[in-house]
Formats: sequence, structure tokens, C-alpha cells
Amino acid sequence: MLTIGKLAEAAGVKVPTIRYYEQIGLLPPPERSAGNQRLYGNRAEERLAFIRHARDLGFPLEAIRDLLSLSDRPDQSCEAADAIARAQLSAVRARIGRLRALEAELERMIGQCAHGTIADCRVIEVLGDHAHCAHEHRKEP
Amino acid sequence: MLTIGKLAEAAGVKVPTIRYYEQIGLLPPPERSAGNQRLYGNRAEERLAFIRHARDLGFPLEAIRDLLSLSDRPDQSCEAADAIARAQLSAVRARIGRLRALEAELERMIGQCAHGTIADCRVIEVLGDHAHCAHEHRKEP
DNA sequence: CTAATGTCTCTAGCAACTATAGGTTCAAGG
DNA sequence: CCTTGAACCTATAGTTGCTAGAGACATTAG
Repeated sequence: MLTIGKLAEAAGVKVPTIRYYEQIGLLPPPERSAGNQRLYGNRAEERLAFIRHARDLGFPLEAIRDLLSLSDRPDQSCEAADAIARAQLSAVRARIGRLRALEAELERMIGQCAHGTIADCRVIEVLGDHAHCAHEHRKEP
Repeated sequence: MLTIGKLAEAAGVKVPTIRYYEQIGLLPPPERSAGNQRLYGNRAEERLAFIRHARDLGFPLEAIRDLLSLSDRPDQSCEAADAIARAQLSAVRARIGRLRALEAELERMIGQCAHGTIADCRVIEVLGDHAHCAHEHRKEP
């Protein structure tokens, strides 16, 4: 049985994160010691590793919640899990696309700067007027 | 003179966003009508367009605050503005790099899925054990 | 046995807004 | 002139995914 600190260390997350996951129902309430401290077994350790890894891959907690409940029913089709992963992949690709547009615009802006005064600074000027931009670019949502 | 709604429409932001920018000091408190409603002139419109555009390019509000105060002193060197833009560019590039690692891992995971049951789903399995991964990948900070 | 460390709960804070509630003002139609 | 509906006002709370702090109790090493 692991205390919360050992579990946090083992999984590579911070202690309050574990309590937070419990609070939002991603981790079940664990046993407690005589002095009311949380004690975790292997199941919790695996579950937390799963969450951590999915977070590292950028899955939002809501998606992870769904993936976890899927992994609790091993004999069902994995189509739903697939769909979640594909949604995440396309979200990642969309963000890459937007960021590459930003990258291009920033490069252009910086490249045009003649390093003079603010009055003729391209950076400031381009920011002030979107018409100076080569491409459309929209904020990351 | 524009009401807040017209200004929001002109700049492509939501009304509460303008009030929020005023609250955090990015926009100066505007004039008010006899009935206490905000009235904006051209200066505010330009300033808001600047903010909006910089946000679209991913600059955090803190950086925008600095850029705005730079643009208020036109005869200074634009080196500081340049530095902010370059910092933003490298932040964008770093995020692209991390996202591409995620993309690769997600592709691999999804590609290996045989579309059977959860019990032998690669998606679930890979998420459960980072050792299945080809590359390091770390969460977006 | 004591001191240090770990853990408990609870609350507040971060970015950058967005949404809601309950009330006031404005512009247009009858 | 009056009414109606949209737009405005303030203030507060919610979003996501945690992180940090306060003040009190538990455990463990020496």
C-alpha cells in the first residue's frame, strides 16, 4: 500500500493532482489509514499511470474519463476508444496547422524589421493592422 | 463615437472581452454617455484591433501589455519589440515540436489498432503503459 | 520523545475569457 | 408620448487543469 506521496512519485504527478483527480471522480476514493491518510494499491497506481499518459498525449480529462470507463468493459468493441483517439489526433493536427500559420506570420514580421525605432517598426505596425498579413490566422481556441 | 457593442463588432471580439480588457488595464476607461454607457473613439478602436491581432498571433496578454507600452513611445529603439516577437516565435516553434511528437505517437497507436474488443485494443493498452511508446513525449505546459 | 517530514481539509489563484442575474438606458414604432 | 425590445450596466461565478497556501493532525527516524 502506497501513501499519496509515494504514489505521486511513482506516477510522476504532484500530490495535489491526485487529490484533484479524486475530487472530480477520475480516481475512486481510496482506503484510509487509521489516521485518515490515503492508501493506494496497484489498481490505483495503474489507473493513475493511464491518466498521466493520456494527459501527456494531450487528451482532455473528459476524454480520459470516457477512455477509463471503456477500459473497464474489456469485451466491448474498441470502436469508441478508437474514435476518441482519432478525435484527439485531428485536434492535434488542427493545432499544428494553426501554429504553423502563426509561425510563418511571425517569421515574416520579424524578418522585415529593420531594427530602427518603434516609429517604423514592422512588428508594431503589422500587429496594428491585419491587412499587412500574408495569410489568414486565427487564434487557438 | 461607438458603443461597446459596435466596437466589439468592428473589432471582432465579444462585448464582455472589452470590459475585461478595461478591467485589467489593457484598455483605458472610456468616456461615458449621460446614461453611463461606454463610448469609444478611434484610438480605442485601433488599440483594440492591435490587441486582437496580437492575441490571434498567440501573444499572451502580458506580452501585449508590453508591446502596447512600447508603441506609445515611437522614438525608442524597437529592439524590445523585436525580442518579444522572437520569444513568441520560439514559443510557437516549441509547441509545434511537442505537438508533432504527439501526432506521431497518436498515429502509431491508432494504426496498430485491429478494431477488435477493448481487451486487445492497442489504444487502451498503449495508454496504460508508456513503455509501448516509440518516443518521449511530454505534456504541453 | 521529539523533531522533521508528510498528510489532512479548505480556500484561493493562474490565463483569458464566458456566462449568468438582475437592473438601467436607448432607439424605434404606434 | 409611451411602450417595447434590444443593448447596456455591475457584480459574481464558471470554465480547464491544475498549483499554492494556511493551519492542523499523522507518521517516522534518530
